[in-house]
Amino acid sequence: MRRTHVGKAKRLEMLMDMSREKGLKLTPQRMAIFNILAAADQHLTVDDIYKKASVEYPMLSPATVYRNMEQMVDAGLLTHLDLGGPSMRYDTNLEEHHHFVCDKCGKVSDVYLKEFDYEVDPEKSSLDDVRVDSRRLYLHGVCKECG
Amino acid sequence: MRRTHVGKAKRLEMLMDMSREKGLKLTPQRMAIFNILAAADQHLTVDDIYKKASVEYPMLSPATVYRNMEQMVDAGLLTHLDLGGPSMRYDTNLEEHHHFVCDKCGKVSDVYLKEFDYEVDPEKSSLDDVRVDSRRLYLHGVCKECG
DNA sequence: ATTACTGCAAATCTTTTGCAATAAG
DNA sequence: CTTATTGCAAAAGATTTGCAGTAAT
Repeated sequence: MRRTHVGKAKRLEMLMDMSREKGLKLTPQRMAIFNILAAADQHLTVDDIYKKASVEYPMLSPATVYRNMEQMVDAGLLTHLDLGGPSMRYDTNLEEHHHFVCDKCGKVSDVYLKEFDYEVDPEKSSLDDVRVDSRRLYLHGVCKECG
Repeated sequence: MRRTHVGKAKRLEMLMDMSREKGLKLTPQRMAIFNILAAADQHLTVDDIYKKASVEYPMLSPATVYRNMEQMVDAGLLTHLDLGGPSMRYDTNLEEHHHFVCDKCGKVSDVYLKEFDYEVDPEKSSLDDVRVDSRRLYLHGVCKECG
């Protein structure tokens, strides 16, 4: 079950390329994080990444991971994915997509839509003069395993 | 600009009725919170509520507000509304609705839909055998004031 | 009388920040 | 050489918890 339709090597390459473009230096710490992100098939927290990276890189500081993740968000390499839990998760999938969240186990899967239409009820909503830049759909429910 | 189409007095009554049904006792602290929630036209944080309630009720403890909010979520009087900020917000609007979030100022408005259709792409999504219970749409953009 | 609820203070958890030392380009 | 980056340790902010006393039903 892949989260994206781009291979691991390709994802690593994309992260490195985008870093160079943005002037982010390729430190060993950053590379360790990139490798974990490229290989991950879920939406990781800072602590997930820190724990994984610490195995190979024991002197790594959590602050470094926090700083790196925010830099990457600023640089457009990944996006925040706030799922309501105590810790922020990050999403490396830059394709347009949405999410399914299992309310029992918390697992999240990516959802791609063929079709997506909605019409706002202007009587009940006050959306005059707002500019909508993006639409994020969250499907909540129960997954196969928890079913 | 109202957030819901039910009056303040009615909302207070609903909160009190639901509390009785669920066996939640009507303490002065809880009533103070109910009054604030019923009058609010935005999605408040615990700290918002604590500050407002403290004016009339200076001995109130933040822990009491935290505990009350979670009890109310468990009892179905309100829902979590996690908008990515550092603190949890709460939504007292029990009608089916969605949200617009201004990415500049963070303001949130309720969105009601007339029509809502989507079709999942089964080739790219792995949603086999999941049960979808609810759908939450978040429109992100820039509001009138920030625009 | 029972049981839920409260305030307080301490603890926990996530994230941020200041700073001096280090390393990438 | 220049500037970003790092580790560390301290700080900040949100939330939870233990407990003994109190109050709603």
